[in-house]
Amino acid sequence: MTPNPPNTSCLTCRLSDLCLPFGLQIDEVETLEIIIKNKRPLGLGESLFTKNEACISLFAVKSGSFRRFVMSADGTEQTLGFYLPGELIGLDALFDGNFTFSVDALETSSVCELPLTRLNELCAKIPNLQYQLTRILSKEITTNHEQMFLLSNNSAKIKVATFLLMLSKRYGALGYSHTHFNLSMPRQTIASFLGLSNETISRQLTALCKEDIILVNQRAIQINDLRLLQAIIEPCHNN
Amino acid sequence: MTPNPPNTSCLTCRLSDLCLPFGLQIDEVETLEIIIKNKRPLGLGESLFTKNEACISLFAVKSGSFRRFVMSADGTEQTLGFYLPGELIGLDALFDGNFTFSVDALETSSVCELPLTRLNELCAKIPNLQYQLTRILSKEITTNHEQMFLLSNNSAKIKVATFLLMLSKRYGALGYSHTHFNLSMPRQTIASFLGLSNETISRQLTALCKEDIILVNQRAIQINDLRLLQAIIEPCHNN
DNA sequence: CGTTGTTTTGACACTAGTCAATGGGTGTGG
DNA sequence: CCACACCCATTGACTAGTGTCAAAACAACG
Repeated sequence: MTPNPPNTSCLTCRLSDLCLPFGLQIDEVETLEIIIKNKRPLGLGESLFTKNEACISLFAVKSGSFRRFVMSADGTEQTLGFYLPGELIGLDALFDGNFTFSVDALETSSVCELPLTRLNELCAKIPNLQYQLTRILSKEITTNHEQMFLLSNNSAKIKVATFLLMLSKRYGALGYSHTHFNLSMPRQTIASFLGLSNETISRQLTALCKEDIILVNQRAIQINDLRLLQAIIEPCHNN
Repeated sequence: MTPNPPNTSCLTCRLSDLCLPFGLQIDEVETLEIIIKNKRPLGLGESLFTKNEACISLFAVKSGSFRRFVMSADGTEQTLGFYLPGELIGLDALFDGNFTFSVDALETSSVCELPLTRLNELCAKIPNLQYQLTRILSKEITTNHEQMFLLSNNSAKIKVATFLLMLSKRYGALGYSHTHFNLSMPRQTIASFLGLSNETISRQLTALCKEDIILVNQRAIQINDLRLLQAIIEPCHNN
């Protein structure tokens, strides 16, 4: 039941409403398309770029998924976020031209490459494009705040429930099922993202299974009762 | 030993290098200045705006300090960040025109008000201004990532030490002492920001005092040994 | 000088981390 | 096709670090 795969042309790409072309006129999209370079697909664990590297291009996820992370002093990797199709990677580098974290592929994945100098030229010419880029930057700030809110104050149960609901929502927005999906990352990566240990992730998932709220089989997640899952994170809602 | 107070004119304001005018020509700054409205100063606890309110203007902190927060379902306030002079408030609202959190003053404070429609007009005319706005947005994303990194994985001791060093650095950049400063917020607010209880903040501060690394007297902080403080957060450094 | 709010300190409970062992899948080579 | 190894996930036992609750000390203010 997957939607049509994304296309190499923005005009027919099913992700275009989530991505940079949103709000642009057809001729403007055509101009944007000219600067997009197609990279070969990346395999599991393959690096898109590493921290402190100079940013030549931004990337838009076309298919698959990516992980944003930094290395801690002790050599462990700290996951800071995930990128799903339609999302822009590398916005943090607009500040001084260097990436502030590393990104690698969680599965076989592909990206559209947007060379920065040409993107900047285009933004100067197409106000709608500049406007959309600003909107996407602003949205990322909001997403970050939500993540900070989650990390600050909540129990393992709420964190895990929120994580599942976040994926459900994002997959749903992409046209996939929001009750059946596969995690593209191991428990360890989820744990690192939520500030928990992988054992705790495991225990929380089995607890949710025993309550019949979800069904877990390895990486496969099935949400049986979306309402109950949302009820768990209720005390965490903010106004 | 405070520097000259910020001025109502950007051209003479000592914060202009941190703020929106950075990188602009003198005549461009003069054009920017025309749209800036001065608001009356806000007192302790006074609200600048609240979550979900429509964003009419962005704000630049001129003096004092502000707190970004949301209300949890149980009525407690969750602090998500602080704004010091020279920093821009409200960037999250560029996405859909509504603020995604509330901001109030931690002490008597003043802001420059930047009406959004006029700022957008100006950005279209002055590429350097648009560029600087993008840079500031991007920098905020990086700051958020650092905060997420801190919240995810670290002990109370590392969190508190990082918090003190963050303030030290930010005050230093403003031309104030980076070893002697006053906290403008109560323990409870620091606790909420770091995802800890106020008792834990208290205990960590007294522990640092007993090690002679800092000296605390209510809100007054004195850093005796910056090196030792940095050594505490060493394992938390990332590459 | 009393009232109020903030900070500190202590005692205790509990969540989640750590360490260790077990189980299950997947892939490779014989 | 099976045996083995490897990785990942699960489960259990124990522990450490924080949260919670309560009381006392302290500062600020009227």
